[in-house]
Parts: sequence; C-alpha cells; structure tokens
Amino acid sequence: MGMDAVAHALTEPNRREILRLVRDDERTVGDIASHFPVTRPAISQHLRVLEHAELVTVRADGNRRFYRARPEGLVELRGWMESFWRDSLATLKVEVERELWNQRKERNDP
Amino acid sequence: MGMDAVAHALTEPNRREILRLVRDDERTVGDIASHFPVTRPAISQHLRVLEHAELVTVRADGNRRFYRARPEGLVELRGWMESFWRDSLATLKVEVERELWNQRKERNDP
DNA sequence: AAGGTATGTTAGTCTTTACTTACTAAGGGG
DNA sequence: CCCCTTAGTAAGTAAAGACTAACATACCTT
Repeated sequence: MGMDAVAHALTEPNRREILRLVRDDERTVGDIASHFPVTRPAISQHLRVLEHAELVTVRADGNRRFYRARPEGLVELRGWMESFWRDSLATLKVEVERELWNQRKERNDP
Repeated sequence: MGMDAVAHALTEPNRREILRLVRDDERTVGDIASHFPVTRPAISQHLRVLEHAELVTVRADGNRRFYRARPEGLVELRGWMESFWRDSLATLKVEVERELWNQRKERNDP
C-alpha cells in the first residue's frame, strides 16, 4: 500500500507488461509467464510485488490462481501526478473530453 | 525520454520529493540539497536522472543552475495509467469537473 | 591573479533487485 | 494411492543503483 510501493512496482518494464496483460482478463501465473522470456518463478515474484502494491487481485480456483489488474491501485499515484497540473486542470478537462470524443468516433457512436 | 525513464525516475522517493520542491519555483542545486539528509553530489546525480527523463529543466545563471519541474514530462506515464480507466473515462471527467468546481469555490470565483 | 562559491564528475563501497535452479506444497485425475 | 500439474519459496548470483569522499571546472569578487 502507498505510493512508494506503487511507483516501485511500476519501475520494472515486465511488471508494467504483466499489468497490461491482466487488465481486461484474469489469467493464471503460467499463462502470464508464457508471454515473457523469464522463468515462471520470476513472474511469481513480480506478482508478489504487484500484489503488495495492491495493483492486482488474486482468485484461487483449485490448483490455479487467477490474477487480475486492480486499476484503483493507481489512484494515489495519479493524484500525485495531477498535483503537477493543479493550475491547469482546465487543460486536462479539455483533453479528457477530446479523448471521449475520439472514442465515440471510433465506434461510430453519435 | 520515454516512459521507462520516467517511471524509473519516479521510483526513488528523494527524486519525487525533489520534483515537488521545484514544482512551483526554480531552485539551485544547493538549495535543493539543503532539504535532504544526503550529500550534494547525490542530489546532483538525482537531478541528472530527472533531467534525462525530461522531468526537469535547467537554467544556468552565472555560477548557479536553477532547476524547475517540467510537468509535461509526466504526460506519457499519465496516458499509460489512464488506459486502465479507458472504459470509465466519464468518471474521470466528472472528477475533474468537481475538482475545478472546488477550486472556484475556494477562491470565490463565480 | 587569487580565493571563494556553486556545481559536475569519478571511483569505490554497500545495498537492492531481478534472475535462475532446486525444492516444497497443494490440488486433480487415473 | 501415485503422479502430474500449478504455483509458491529458498538460496545463490550478477547487475544495477544510491551513496560518499575526493577531485575537476567554471564563474564571480576583490
């Protein structure tokens, strides 16, 4: 818990990639590991770090353990970052609105 | 440049504190170092890392060098983070608007 | 020019971290 | 009950990182 843990967890490129992998679907450790050139124990250790930073959750099912991203874990870091734009929040708002617009456009949603 | 450099730079607690220090005012190296329990060369090295990640800018004036935060350097990381909320961007928009509202209220700005 | 001030750089130490191999534990299926 | 699968843990290693002390450089003042 805490921003130190989160920032530390995001340092490692493989850990960021793991997060991306389990962003939309939950995945087993073996499944995750199959996407990387390192051994499964290494992935297990990365998952420990991500778990400790509360960036992932686990669901045990019999033999396997399913990991899934926990986006709320990024809230604190996001808050810290946004304090850098505190005086230009209007800009952020504009950007978000443009992003929303782009998405609507992508899926032809009027 | 690049998110790797940014994420790496933000790992170190002292570096995050340095960033906060030079967020609003530019400061000399000695000034910055005086806020930390480590030696000035250590700070110099941290500043090198922050500079390389393009999170600070420098302005030389005679003898001294003034450092200042460069918030745009966080854009890429922020973008990466926000991809985790891509499906709930409307929520972010609402939060930003509430934040803007709170600020207006604080300074009695109708 | 001389000496002080502000900063960057180098070399070396100590710690942390990412990784591997080997082992352990627990569940599921014959 | 045995064995295979899935995952976590331990020990050891090599590389990266943060730090200090010592030195180098550039500017500024007198």
